[in-house]
Formats: sequence, C-alpha cells, structure tokens
Amino acid sequence: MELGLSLGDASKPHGFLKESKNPNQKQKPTKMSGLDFCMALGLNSPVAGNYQEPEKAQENDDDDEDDDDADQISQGDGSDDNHMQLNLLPLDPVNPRRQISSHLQSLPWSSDNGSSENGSSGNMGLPASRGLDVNRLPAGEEVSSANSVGSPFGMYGNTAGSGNLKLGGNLKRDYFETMGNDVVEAERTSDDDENGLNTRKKLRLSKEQSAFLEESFKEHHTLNPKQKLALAKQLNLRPRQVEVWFQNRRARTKLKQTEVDCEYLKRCCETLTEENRRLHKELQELRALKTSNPYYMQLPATTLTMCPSCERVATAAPPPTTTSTAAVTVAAKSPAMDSIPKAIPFPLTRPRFYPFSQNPTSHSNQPASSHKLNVMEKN
DNA sequence: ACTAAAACTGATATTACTTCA
DNA sequence: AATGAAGTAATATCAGTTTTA
Repeated sequence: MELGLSLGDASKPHGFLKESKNPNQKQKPTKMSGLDFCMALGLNSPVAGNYQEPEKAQENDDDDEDDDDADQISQGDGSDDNHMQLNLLPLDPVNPRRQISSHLQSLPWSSDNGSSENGSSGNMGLPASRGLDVNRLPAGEEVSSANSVGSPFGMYGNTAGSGNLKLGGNLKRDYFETMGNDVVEAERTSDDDENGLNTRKKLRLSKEQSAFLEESFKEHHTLNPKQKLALAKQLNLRPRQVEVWFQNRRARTKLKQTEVDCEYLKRCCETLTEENRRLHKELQELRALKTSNPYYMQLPATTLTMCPSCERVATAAPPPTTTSTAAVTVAAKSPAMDSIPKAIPFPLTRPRFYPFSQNPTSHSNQPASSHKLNVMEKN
C-alpha cells in the first residue's frame, strides 16, 4: 500500500494535488512555497489495519514532550516497511486560525491514544484522563474540536473507508475527524486486527458521563472550545464526542419541543373546531328566529347581545330597563341579517365584548332560546 | 425487529484574512 | 498609502442520515 499526498512540493511527484483549486492562488507569491503540504506513506503490509503508527506517535510524543512549537513533523522509523513523512506548514503569524491548524497538527497525536487502561481518576470515578492536554495548547487560542485529537496516521489504519481524501466542504473536519476516529478505531481494534475489523465502533457513554453531560447541557446548550475541551478531558472523551453529544442533545431537545408544539396546536385546533361548531348552531338559531318572527326585522334598530358566560346571543325582548351596550347592532330591514353567510368560514372568531358583563351568571345556564333579547329601539 | 443514541455527511452562515483594483 | 470588493479558508452549527449497541 502506498499513499501520497502533496501540495506544492515539487520534490514529491504526487501529481493529483499539485494544482491549487483556485487559479488565483497559483499566482500568489504564497508563503507556502517551498514547504507546503506533503504526506507520503509507504506500507508493505497488505493489511493496513495492522499499522501501529499511533503507538509510534506516542513514543514520539514522549521524546518530544517539550517541543510544543514544532511546526513541522516528520514521522517514520526509516525502515522500508513503514514510510511516513508529514511536512506541514510553518506557523502563520498573521492568520491565527491557520496558525492553530498548523499548531494542532504539530501537537502530539497520541495524547489520546496512549493509555486506554481503565485506571482510576479523580473525575467522577472515570478512568484516568487520556484526553488532550489543554495545557499544551497555546494560550488564547481557540481550538476546533475537529482536529484537536487523533493522529493523522491513524487514517492508514483503516483500509476500508479511508484513503479517499475529500476536498472541499468540510475538508478539515472530515479529514481530521475521520482520522481521529480511526485512531480510536485502531486503538480499540488492536486486538481485533486479525479479524480485519475496520468498522466504526460506537462507544456507549457511561451513566456518569451522560449525567455529567446532561448537567452541562442544563447550563448551556452550546459549548465554546474551552468548555468542550474541559468536558472532554474531564469525561475522558474526545472533544469530537462531546461536540457530537451536544449536537444530538440539541436535536433531541428540538424534537421534543416540536412534539410539544404539535400537541398544543392540535388542542388549539380541537378547541377552535368545537367553537366553530357552536357558532354555527347559534347562527342557525338566529336564522330560525328571523323566519319565525317576521316583525322582528321591522324594528328600526336592534341590539343583539351575547351572554358572557354561555356566550350565546340573546333572543328575547329586553326588559325596558336594560341599558347594556350592543354586541351586534343590526339595523331593521337592513341587509345585515341577510348578509350573514350560510356557512361561516373558518376561523370564526368569537366576539370580544359581552354586554351582559354586569351580571352574567343570572342566565348562564339558560338555553339560548330563553335568553333575553336586548332590543333598544332608538325611536 | 425495533429503538435510542452515537457518529457521519452535506449544506450553510459567519468570521478573518489576503489579494487586487 | 488607504480602501473596499471579491475570493478563500477555517470554523461552527444544523438537518438529515447511517450505524451500532
């Protein structure tokens, strides 16, 4: 197996990435010239899953513990069996983000790989932390979760899925996160290599981890990079796992909220439907009243009032002393009554003022037909 | 077989930076 | 030299999907 990846390094004849995507960038006197991006790998082993580079990276980490500012990594044991070379960009003093990326690439990859034993720790009885050491990160720099852990060499431990480096889109995330997964994968399946298992293993979070994440989620639904790293370290997880957990947790919250909203809207719909049905019934009563009492519409002015308690329109003549305001004023012989539609379009809103408001309980249980009709004759 | 959850993928928005007119 | 527009890269987040215990 042999993989090569080169950007702009003429000494590496990997032609598939020689040209920049952006034609403009080819014209730029870029700082990358001379030392761009170069990865080369030669593996004689037919089973790439057997690749043990992460452990080597761990050793390298131990040796270079103090070399935090290394901006270039060359990996490889010099043997013919495993060729590794990784030349990365120097730190860009102008662009912090790129500086971060470069710096992170220079971080000891195996910080997450070395100790998988379940040693005790002071963190909630969880295994001893093997996460990324935040103290190694430059102060003030924000680090994305995507590339904060994992070794790029781990990707070569996965023959099934890796090898086709995607360009564009979430290149960096895909690139480093995939490799991060593969690192863990290589770590986890080191015992299963003989089975050729390269499928991803899903880690079930422990109850303690989930509970701690839940508590954190109660405080804030999103994490800044520092919080993410701190949580990851505390829970002995990769920052990517913490990030994914929060993403899924937000999705679950949103889904639940959607269900609640849906239920509420369903109830609203039922209520409105019932009200619509009731109003239709009242309308029929009014029409019946109109036909049964031909003199009714000859009144010069008619005031129909609605009971505030039972919300029905009164249909009987009012006592002479009634002075309530009109809910609906209908001029006699006016086309108003005739203009009441046969079918009331939905939604039908209820009247917002109740002329019986002074004493609504006196007739609240009376049927609509027995209600008093407040008719105020102007003349 | 089903489900919940972990993980992945593609799209999009934002921000910072570089280049160029 | 200053400046704004355009292009690019890095990053975060989300919606949808896949995978797995």
